[in-house]
Amino acid sequence: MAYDFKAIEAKWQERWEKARLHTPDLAGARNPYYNLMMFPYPSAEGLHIGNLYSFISVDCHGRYMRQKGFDVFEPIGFDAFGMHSENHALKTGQHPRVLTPKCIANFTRQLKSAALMLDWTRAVDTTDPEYYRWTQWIFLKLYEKGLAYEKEAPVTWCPACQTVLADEQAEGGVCERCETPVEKRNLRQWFFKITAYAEKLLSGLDGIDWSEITKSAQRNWIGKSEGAEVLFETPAGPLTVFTTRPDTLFGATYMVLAPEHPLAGKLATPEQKTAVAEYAKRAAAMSALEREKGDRKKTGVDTGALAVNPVTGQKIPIWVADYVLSGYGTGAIMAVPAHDERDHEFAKAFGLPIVEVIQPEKNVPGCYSGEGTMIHSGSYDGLSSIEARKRIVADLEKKGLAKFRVHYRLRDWCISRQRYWGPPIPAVRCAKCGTVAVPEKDLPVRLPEMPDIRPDGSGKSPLARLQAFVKTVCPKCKGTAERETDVSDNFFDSAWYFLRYLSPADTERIFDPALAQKWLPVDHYIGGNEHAVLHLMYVRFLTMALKEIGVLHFDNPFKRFRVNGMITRDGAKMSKSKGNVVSPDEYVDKYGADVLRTYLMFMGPVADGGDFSDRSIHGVAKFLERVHRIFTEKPIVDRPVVGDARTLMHRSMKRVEEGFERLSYNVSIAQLMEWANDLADWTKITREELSVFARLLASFAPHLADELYEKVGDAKFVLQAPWPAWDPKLAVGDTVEIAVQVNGKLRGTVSIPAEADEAAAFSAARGLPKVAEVLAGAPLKKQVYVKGRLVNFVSG
RNA sequence: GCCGAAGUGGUGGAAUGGCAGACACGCCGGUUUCAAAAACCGGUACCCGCAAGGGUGUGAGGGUUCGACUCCCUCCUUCGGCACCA
Repeated sequence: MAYDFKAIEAKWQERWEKARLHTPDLAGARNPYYNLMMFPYPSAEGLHIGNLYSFISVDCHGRYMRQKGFDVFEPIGFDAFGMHSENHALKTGQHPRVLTPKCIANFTRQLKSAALMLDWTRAVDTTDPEYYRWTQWIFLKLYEKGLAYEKEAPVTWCPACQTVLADEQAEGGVCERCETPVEKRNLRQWFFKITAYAEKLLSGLDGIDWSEITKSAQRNWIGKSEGAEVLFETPAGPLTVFTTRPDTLFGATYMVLAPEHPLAGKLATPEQKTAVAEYAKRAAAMSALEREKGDRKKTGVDTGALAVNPVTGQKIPIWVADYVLSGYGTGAIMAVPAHDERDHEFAKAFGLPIVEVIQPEKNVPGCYSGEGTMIHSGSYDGLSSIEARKRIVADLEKKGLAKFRVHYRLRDWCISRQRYWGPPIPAVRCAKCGTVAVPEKDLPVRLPEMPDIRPDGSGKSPLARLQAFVKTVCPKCKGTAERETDVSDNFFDSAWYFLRYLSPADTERIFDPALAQKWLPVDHYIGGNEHAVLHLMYVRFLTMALKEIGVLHFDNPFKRFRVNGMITRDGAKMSKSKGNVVSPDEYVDKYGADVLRTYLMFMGPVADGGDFSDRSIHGVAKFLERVHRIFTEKPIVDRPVVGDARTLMHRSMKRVEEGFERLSYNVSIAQLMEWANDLADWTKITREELSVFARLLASFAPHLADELYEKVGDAKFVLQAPWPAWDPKLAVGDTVEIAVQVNGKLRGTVSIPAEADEAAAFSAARGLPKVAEVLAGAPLKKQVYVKGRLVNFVSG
């Protein structure tokens, strides 16, 4: 009988759906397990194979846990707001309100064809007012708590997209969407105070079971540095700098202010005023890309003013230079050219004095920035730099001139977007009352219909053109007021979606607290590491904030997070321009979902991803055909499995399970192949082998597994059958072949009973002619026996 | 530069202190075919050798151990994150 995957897959998908097999009873579940996959953005291009790879990794884990007896909840939804949709709409002229439902329908079809164990009854869509009502609600909660605030700030602006971007969306100084170099603009923006949680976000990483690569990216992004703030007297008053090396204070021979520093203009002497102003103007005109390029020649200008070094009492010049950034620390530094590369380069360029205050252990050429012994530092001479660091700050602290201080690289999260396709930020501006939040009862603030959503370069959202939307009444004084016209960042929508899955239809609450208590935090989450510092940081922040607000009962949203690798084609990242995009539809059609799933999981460990190859998928197709043939063409007999067949069966159960535990499904599948290769040689198959094989295969090839399991005859779906339990004793045969080494070198193998004792093993090993021969020359010093593994004779 | 991950056949990878290369792709040979494709069977780390056999081998070099792909140290390379961040 041929392997008719189309008929088999259609048959089982229909039966599963009829049985509502993938819709757990959230309230009644006894053994809840929340198995989450990343929130897909439903693009017009359809489901990307990389997305599918990630989802199948999640699904295989979910099916495994289901067989292990858990009530697995595996939800899905659509992250359909955002610039990506909007840009696509602007390019093709299709309104996102029209396009989005079509894209969602197509995604739904594709996801269903891949047989993911999804609970479709709880799907969410971020563009649904009943979803973004709660996005806006969270905004209100944060606002009440002081965690959402407005400020006029220099923000990253993409001139092509005509909107501001988060820092994370403009890495390297270019817009992540269109790669246009970004600019700085001063705009009134809404921010979430993620920096209030900087330390908690950092320390929280230590105890959580997340992929190391993700935690490392987050640590770097938070960028903690410990040091001190030190006060320098200047003609314009005290000037605070931040330094991580207060031990080098005696070597501070000048100071530098960022061009944007408020004191820069004030400090400049009459002769230098023009030069300083011009320098600041030039710095402001520079794009972020130019400014942040690290290998530029140092430039700067002297303010003419002098500051007093608090430890030496010496007067030192104050310069303005763009190598000091206004956004970090205090925007001003003390320069120690002897022990800081950048200060060194600057001092050389402008002829400023260099004083060494740290003696390295071994003399090194150039500028030394390591630890060492204090010199030229008054009473601190002779101390280690590490010790001196503490004492200098402590001593200055008594005089009120310094204090220990920690700074973070992390910036507050700018959520304002001057675009159309997002949830309106629920706030109004009243001439009398200022900014007023929309009351909870008036949510959602609906995104109005608007045929022309093009940005107009005014720096305002297209919504600002819609007077019917803008004009409103102040919730406080009932006077006329104007609505906020910015919409919120797409990352905000996706920072809480996993909460809504619990209660997607609840119109009264964001979710049912009883269900949250039962199902949260999420047990298992898999996704690409491109979200390490965006999505995953925002979710952690929001979870912590919602806990403080009293909405959630935990700090860490995801108990276990694992990254999945990337799927490439011919070694290259897939892209439309390269024409190497793999369409899941094509392969589901040609081979079926079971083959595509099994192939993707066979490529390697989930963390590594892999390179998609038509040849290799064909090999996997042959494997499933073979499995189908073995179990449908050979007679199934009721008799116990014994001997080597039993050993292989138990070893297979063991190794398949080990693969599941490590997300190395490739090992599980390889073991099934090995087992199948052996079964193919037998004339009959036992019912037990059929039952075990089907259950082990179920995650990868769920349709075929059910087709085979049906023959077992216990009237269950394979997912409802328990995970096969293996016996460690039976996973080893009665006799084992062990290695025989002499001085660590393999000299042969010998078969002995698995339970053989040392003496028996040694005598069997010595019986090998080759071993006896090699051993003859020298006296035996030692002999090692590792049960079931090897014997090693150590001689002469 | 700092932080993190990883280096194993022609390729993807397996083995995390005990027989390196499981399993698969590819390649070679065979069966089948008018032929090709497909399918099936066998072989396939490298070097020497007709063979039996011997030797070498997990990025490089040291170390620990009876025994190291695995643990430790130094270095190299690749990938990811951060980066004029004081």
